[in-house]
Order: sequence, then structure tokens, then C-alpha cells
Amino acid sequence: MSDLLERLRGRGWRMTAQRRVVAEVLDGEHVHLTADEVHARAVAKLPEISRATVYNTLGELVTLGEVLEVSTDQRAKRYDPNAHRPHHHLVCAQCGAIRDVHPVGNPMADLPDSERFGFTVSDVEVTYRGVCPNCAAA
Amino acid sequence: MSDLLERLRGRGWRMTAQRRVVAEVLDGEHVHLTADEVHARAVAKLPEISRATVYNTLGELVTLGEVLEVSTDQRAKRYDPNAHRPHHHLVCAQCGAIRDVHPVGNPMADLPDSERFGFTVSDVEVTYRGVCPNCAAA
DNA sequence: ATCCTACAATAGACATTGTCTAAAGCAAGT
DNA sequence: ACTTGCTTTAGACAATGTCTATTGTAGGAT
Repeated sequence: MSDLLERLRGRGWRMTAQRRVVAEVLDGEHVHLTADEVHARAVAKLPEISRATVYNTLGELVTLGEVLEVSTDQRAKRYDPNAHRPHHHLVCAQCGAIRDVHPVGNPMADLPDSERFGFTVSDVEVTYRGVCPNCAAA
Repeated sequence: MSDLLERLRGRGWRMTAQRRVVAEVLDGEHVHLTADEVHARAVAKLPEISRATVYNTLGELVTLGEVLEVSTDQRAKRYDPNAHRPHHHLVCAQCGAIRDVHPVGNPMADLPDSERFGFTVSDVEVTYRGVCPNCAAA
């Protein structure tokens, strides 16, 4: 399994059945689920879990930095449990499938000071778009 | 003013008061408005314009490549009239303000074939995040 | 082992954003 | 001016996310 639960406990996170189930869903398959997909999988393990709890828990995990929120231009945010290795994303414009990718280079260094407009820039996110093999075949 | 209307007409776009107003709103201030902000400004010029028309028209402009859709992780998509010069975005994590930026380098070249998973990659979008001077001061 | 208390979960209303439909309107070619 | 097919409209609907007041409970204190 994982040390995610351990890490959370170590940070004083109060452990409940609901939170454990949400963490297990994220930890189990490394895909990029929407909040409602997480909810559906959580319900399979713990039928009485509510939608609000799943949303709350996801929000907390994001705040704690254990999970990343990914906005492609699909409707719903997706949640990425791979928060501890920096990476970017490759999105299928047709079906919305997402893959983690690791481009070479450091895009952070590519933004000159003259283009920062006084912002304190702390993060950069690179999203490649294209068509996945599946959709290309169809 | 602009040749946006001319370009559209040249492409056989049937010109209506509603479409003209939406195009004018986008052309007028070069900021990144949400669909409902566009609607609000359009209503100011043409009170009977409907929300559906604004959404439809924005969608058509995106399809025609005259306007870009920008998804930050805010709730609503934003529309960027600066579709003809390639650029990326710098977003304030607090207030959601967006600036167009021009990083050096070519991120498209930074994704090795081995990281493309058989996708046909056609586009890349780089989003810098940080805190704008206004929010930093507050 | 039991009790307390602050934190967490719940149901469901509500809010926001976006999409669809069927009927009425109208731009532009003839 | 007429006609035709594209556009617009209002409002219902759908999808996603947020909030609130109440009830439940984890984990420390006794």
C-alpha cells in the first residue's frame, strides 16, 4: 500500500473511515479522476459516504499538497495523486485522457523578469494537447 | 477598430447585431473575460441579447480560431481575443488576474517522442502561477 | 473503560457555469 | 419584396461545486 495514510496521520490529520477511503481510492489507481469519479469509487467501498465529504477531503488533500488539482478544459477538475514528483500533462482533446509527462528543460527559467509584471511567480504548469492513439483510430 | 468583423464576414459568417456586439466586446478591451462577463457587457450595448447566444457565439469564435479559450483553475473559462500572436499566461493565484506572457524557448520541442505515448501532439499551453503585485500588497 | 469535546460527516438546498430545445426572427441572395 | 435556411430567444435542464445546520465520532482526558 502506501505511506499516504501514515503521512497524513503524522500531520495530525484526524483519521476517519471516509478520509481513509478517499485516500485509498486516490492511492489505488494512478489515474486522474474527477471528484465525482472519486465519489463513485468511494461509495463502492463505503456506501454511506456523502458527496460533500469527498469534495471536502479532496480539497484538504490539495491544501496539504498530497494531491494536485488538474484543470484541463474539460468541465470538471481532476485529481492527481502523483504530487511528489514534478511532472506535466498530455491531454487528449477528444476523450480527455491524461498522461503524466516529463519534458526536458526548465520552463520556469524561460520567463524573463521583464515578462513577470511584478508577480511573484511560484509555479508553472505545462499542458500538451493532442489526440490519443485510441481516438485517432476511431 | 478592427478587422475582426471583416475577417468574419469574409469567411461567410452571417452578420447579426448580436454577433457584432460580442465581437466588439472582445475586441474592445484586451482582457480575459468569462462568458458571463462578456454577456454583461454585451447586454449593456444590446439589452435583448440572450445568454445562449453569447455562449454560442463565443464557441463559434473559438472554433474559427479568432478567440482562445483559457482554463485557469478558476471556475469559469475565460476568452482571450489575442489569438493571432502565440503567447502563454501568467495567473494570479489569489485574484485570478491574467497577463499574456512570452517565454523564451519552444516547449513543444521539449517533449521527447518517448514521452508522447503515441499521441499526435498539436499544441502546448504554459501557465505560470504566482501572486500579483496588488494581492501581494494587500 | 468511559466521557468530552472539538473536529468531521451528512443530506440536501443552493449557486454557478454551461447546454439544449422548440418556436420565432431575420440576413442576404434571388 | 420573397424565400430560405441560419440565428436568436427564453427558459428548462444538466453538471459541477459550495454551504449550512444537524448529527456523529476520533482520540485525548479521566
